Amino acid sequence: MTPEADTDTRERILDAARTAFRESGTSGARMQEIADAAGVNKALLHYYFRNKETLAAGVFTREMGRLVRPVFDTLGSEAALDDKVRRVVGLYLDTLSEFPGLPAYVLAEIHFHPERLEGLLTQVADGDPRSRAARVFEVLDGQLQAAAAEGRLRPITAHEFVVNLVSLCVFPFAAAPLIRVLTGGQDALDHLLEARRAALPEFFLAGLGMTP
Amino acid sequence: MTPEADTDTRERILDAARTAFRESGTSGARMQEIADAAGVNKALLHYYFRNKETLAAGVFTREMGRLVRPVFDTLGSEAALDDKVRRVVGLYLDTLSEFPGLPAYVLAEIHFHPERLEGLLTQVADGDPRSRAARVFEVLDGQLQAAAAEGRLRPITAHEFVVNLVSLCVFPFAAAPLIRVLTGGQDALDHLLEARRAALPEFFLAGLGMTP
DNA sequence: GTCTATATGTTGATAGAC
DNA sequence: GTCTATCAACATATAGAC
Repeated sequence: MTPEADTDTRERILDAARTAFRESGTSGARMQEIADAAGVNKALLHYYFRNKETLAAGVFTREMGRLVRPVFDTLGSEAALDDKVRRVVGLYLDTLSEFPGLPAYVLAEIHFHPERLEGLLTQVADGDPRSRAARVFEVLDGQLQAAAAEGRLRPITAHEFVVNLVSLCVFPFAAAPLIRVLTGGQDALDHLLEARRAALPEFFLAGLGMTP
Repeated sequence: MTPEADTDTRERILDAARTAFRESGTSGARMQEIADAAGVNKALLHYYFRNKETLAAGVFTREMGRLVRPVFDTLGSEAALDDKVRRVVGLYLDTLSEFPGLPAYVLAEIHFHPERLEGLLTQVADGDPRSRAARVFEVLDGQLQAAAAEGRLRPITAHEFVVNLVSLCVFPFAAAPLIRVLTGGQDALDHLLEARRAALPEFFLAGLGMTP
């Protein structure tokens, strides 16, 4: 047995749980199917994670981080606004093409279990009492106000900016089954999603009234 | 007992089920709590609806219709494009302010139970073999192509148009718990959502490159 | 149509051997 | 750390009286 046998098993369980929760939701997924998919016994799930609730919280935290951390990194950087937009759109399309079910799972989780969001902001870094999110919004607000003052775009708050951008990127994946039906099949859906990589930054920047 | 006692009970059950499914999801909700909320016995649920699955499908169909029918009516009408945008934004903000949990519930349902979408397009009307949705998209495509030909906006397909518009309207409600945390409370969320009534049409039409 | 009572099957969770 | 065996609690669904 390798020294990482335990940590390896733990990861296998988390991976299996992630798949199960994404496909069936927290209350829809069964501990038995998670154990089967992880190739371990059901009792081991309770050994590593006290109960289903703890397991669900662990999975959610990991998936939520996967979804927001790269975007926050980009939005909080010192890149130009139009670069940020293009990068975020690309990031989302890459991540969500790989895990199409991620948005629907996360949205369901924050709706049916909003308590999972507690502590999301409490990770203070570098002795800065403001949350990571608050600092990102500050950086963005600065850029947006400067650009607006120069007349390069219409005034918009950082909150609106982010909500609009994320809406346009994420919603089509969350509503994929519906779009598939309305557009006439998986091929049409795939084409529509991929076409957004180029069209969306253009649409979004124009919406801001941004002059090139 | 009134002549509509049965139909009344049926409606009460559907209403109670809708609330329960919206709050807890299809698999999270319990038949017992639905029966309690409807003020009837659990066995009656199985008398009116064969099983939980049938009840869930009934609720979903009703809620889905509430969400898409008014929008399709507007988008398929002969109104001008910018009028359609403003009306759809207003419709969504009105409906979703009244039922904030509707988007998260519907998105969860179409993700975890995509089979519920089967038959969504089969309601053919007026002997027209095309679905309602297909006709709406045709009308829209005609308007968009005409406007593009006149140089009043950048070329865009009806599918993209609708996906972008619905994304911007619906996603903020679906992600409301997250936005509440990020912006700092219910008040900030409410303010952000209501501010979209005016800002969103402006943003969207500018995104289209629409000249006023 | 509406109820009480009960059957039937799952599910999350634990005890205890190895 | 990992397994087998088992429990206690529930949830859905049905039977049958009124």
